[in-house]
Parts: sequence; C-alpha cells; structure tokens
Amino acid sequence: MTIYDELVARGLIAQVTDEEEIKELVNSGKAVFYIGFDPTADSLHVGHFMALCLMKRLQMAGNKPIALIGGGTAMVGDPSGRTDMRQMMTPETINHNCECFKKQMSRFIDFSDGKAIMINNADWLLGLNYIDVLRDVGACFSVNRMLTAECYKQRMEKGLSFLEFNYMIMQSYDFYHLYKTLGCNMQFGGDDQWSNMLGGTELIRRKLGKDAYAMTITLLLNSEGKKMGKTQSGAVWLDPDKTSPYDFYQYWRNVADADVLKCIRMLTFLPLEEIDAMDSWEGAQLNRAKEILAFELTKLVHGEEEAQKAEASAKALFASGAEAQIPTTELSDADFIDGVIDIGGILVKAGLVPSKSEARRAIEQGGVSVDNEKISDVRATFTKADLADGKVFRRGKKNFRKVIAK
RNA sequence: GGGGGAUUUCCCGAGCGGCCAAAGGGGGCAGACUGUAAAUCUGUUGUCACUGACUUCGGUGGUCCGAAUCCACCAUCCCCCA
Repeated sequence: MTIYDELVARGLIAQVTDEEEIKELVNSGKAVFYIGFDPTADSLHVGHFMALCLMKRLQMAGNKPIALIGGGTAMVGDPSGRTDMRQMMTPETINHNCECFKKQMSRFIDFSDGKAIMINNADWLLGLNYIDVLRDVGACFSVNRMLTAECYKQRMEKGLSFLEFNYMIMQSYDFYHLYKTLGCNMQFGGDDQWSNMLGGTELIRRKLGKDAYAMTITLLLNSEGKKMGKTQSGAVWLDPDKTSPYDFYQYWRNVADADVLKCIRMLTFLPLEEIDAMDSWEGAQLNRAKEILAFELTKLVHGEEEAQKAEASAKALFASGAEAQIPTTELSDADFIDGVIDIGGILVKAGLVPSKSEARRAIEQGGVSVDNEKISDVRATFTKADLADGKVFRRGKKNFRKVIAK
C-alpha cells in the first residue's frame, strides 16, 4: 500500500489542491513539505501531535519535512476558527514557547543529518519592511477575495482587526519563502488552515508562475462535533508536567465508543489490518479497544515505560482498588491543626476538589471514599497517625489521590 | 468626528431600589443504571468558621435606611452616520 493510500485509509486527509500531483510526489518521496506550528503555548498538544505523526509518516516514506515554528506569525495571531481576538503575546513569551516546541518536536521527528529541517519564520518575517512587503506581495492579494475566505467568516460579525487580517499574508509569505529557499513544494496543516494555505499556493503561482500544493489534515472531532484533545480544564498537553502520563492515558481510555476506532486509525501507527479487525468489535469489547488506544498513544508520547505504569495504575484502581502507582500528595505538620485535618482540607490539598464547599457537596452526595470506604460525615477528621501509611482518597469514579503524612 | 446600544456568576441569558448569591438554558461535578462508553433519570453548581456570615453583577465615586437595579465620570465592545 502506498503512503498516500494509507493516509486516505486512515481518514487523515481532508482537502487537497491537486490529488494526482500530490499522490505522485508523496509516493515517490519527492515532496519537500512544511507544517507550521504557532507557539501559542509552552507545550504542544494533541492537535499538534497529529501533524507530527503525519510528518513522521511522510518522512518514513522518504519525503523531507520542514517543521516551521511560527515565531513570526505568532506576533500577528491567527484569527482562524476564533470568535474573538487572540491575546497578543509578548516577544519574550513567544521566544520561550518556541524553545519548548523545539525540544518536544525533536523527540518525535528525526532531525539528524538533514533528514528534516526545523526553522523559525521569525528569521525572515521580523526583518520585513512594510512598504516593501506591500509592493512585493500585497499587490498579489485581493481584499475582496480574502474577505470571502472561510477563516474570516466568523469574524465578520464580531470584528476583525487589521493585524489579524494580515495573518493570511504572513503565512502565504512563509510558503513562498520556503519554496524559493528550500524548494518546499507542499504545505500541510489543520483543516482550519485551508484558506491560509491556498493563499500560499496562489502567491507562488503569481510571483513565480510555479505550482505548489497544499493538503489539510482532518480535524479530530468527537461524535458530538467538538475538537478532541480538550477538556474543561484546557488542552491535553504532551508535556508530562502539564498533563501527567496517567491523565493522558485516562483521557484516551475514556473516549466515547463512537470515537475509538477513528482515534486509533488516525493517531496510532498500528497496522491497518489490525485496526480493521477491531471494526467489528462492539459492546464491552470496545473497552479493550480503548485500552489499546490509550496505551499506544501514551507510549508514543511518553514512552513505553510510562505507558505501562499508567496502564497498571488504571487497572489496579478500577479493577480492585488495590495499591497502585497513583499521584501522591504529602501533608506536612503545618496541615494539621491540633493534630488533625478535616476531610475537606485533605481533598483540597490533594487537588481532588477546588474548594472546601465543593468537598462538602461531593461528600454529601456520596461521591467521596477513603480506601474504598464511603465517607458520609462531612466533618470527618484524620490524625497524623491515620495517614502515616497513606490512604487513597477518591472523588467520583475516576479521581484518585494517595495522601500520606510525613 | 457625530448619534445610539451594550457590559450580570464557567458560557449564553433574565433581573421590579428591599423577598438577589441573583430566573432559565448550556456546560461541569456527583449519584442511580452501565462497560472507566453513550443515552436516561436525580441531585448539585460563589466562598467560608454553612440553619449563619462574607465577597460578587466592567471600573471609580455618589444618592438612599438599603443598589446588579438610580446618578456622575472612566474603560472596553458593537451598530448607524461621516
């Protein structure tokens, strides 16, 4: 099976400019492609992960990837898919984020011996002269056309600043620049980037009279049409300090039935035949598929060892409640008042609830247990001796924390 | 530059000068049912020293016994005209 067919089979391709040409380039390993990542946070998240996987797949097929870090474009801010303006980031923050991105990316993509290139568009964008740009590329863009672009639609109601309006031009300029300097003939990106990417191919055609191609990756949506990789508390990060391997594992372990196979197909490197075999699974068997998904992804992101730990913890906790590797909170003497600490205080300390009021509610509703014994007394207290060996506190079904007194 | 409108708790959105910690919906959380799923039903959803107290309704002052509700100024956003 060719690499292109595999991408199609995995459901990764959303839109392409010229299917035949792209198929040919990619399958023969002649593509020099780039994917841009704007450093809007200090860690990559699941959305980026998909792009990195695609990069890896294509690299394995002999193509040459360019990872573009958007240190320059981040100064402008992409309005795509947003209903309000992004908060402007300071150059310091952007720089810091760029460094974080670099570190994380190197773990997924092989940059040795020029097998892949990492580059920052700040290198050429920041030095541009306004008038020169206007004359050079500004003349190639039609405002009338730009305004009809999908990425600005949502903003036509709420308002779109001129700063953000220029984002498409910056991104187009990147493609143009990479085409000229590195022979980059293809751009990949999230499906929300489609119009920005077309801007680039168009610019190259107008300025150089050459064809360049663009392809977008299907956005990973759950069955409710929401972007996956988001929780109410924010994104699912790849940085273990921001999203622990255990939480990362749990996120995938808990996806809805309807989404499991799609996730496995799109995100893992398991052979397609194996995945196809799972297609007929249903009911409780799907639970097995979720374990596979969670394990595989945790392995890819955090390494096999962490994946095994996370899986072992999850199994122990959910199956029997036996001792397992779970996050631990240590209490110091200062946490005890008159030698005791109340249940609410512990739950807050352990991060299981955000406030004592919420702790109270959780207890009143029968959602809290200690070492698998339900707590019903809101005023229950514990002495230092009680916690000397540690106890497992649990809120709801899925939140555990071991608390131990030092 | 001129005129009009808006700003409420996580989000949307009601809100009479006292009965407002503030309707309703969404979302979240917990419980039942399950398969660590979905759907459904129930409860809950500012904080704390919790039958009470305290802090919230863009900001700052003011009127009043009493203000999310009235007044003044400031800030931000939207719309119309130029």
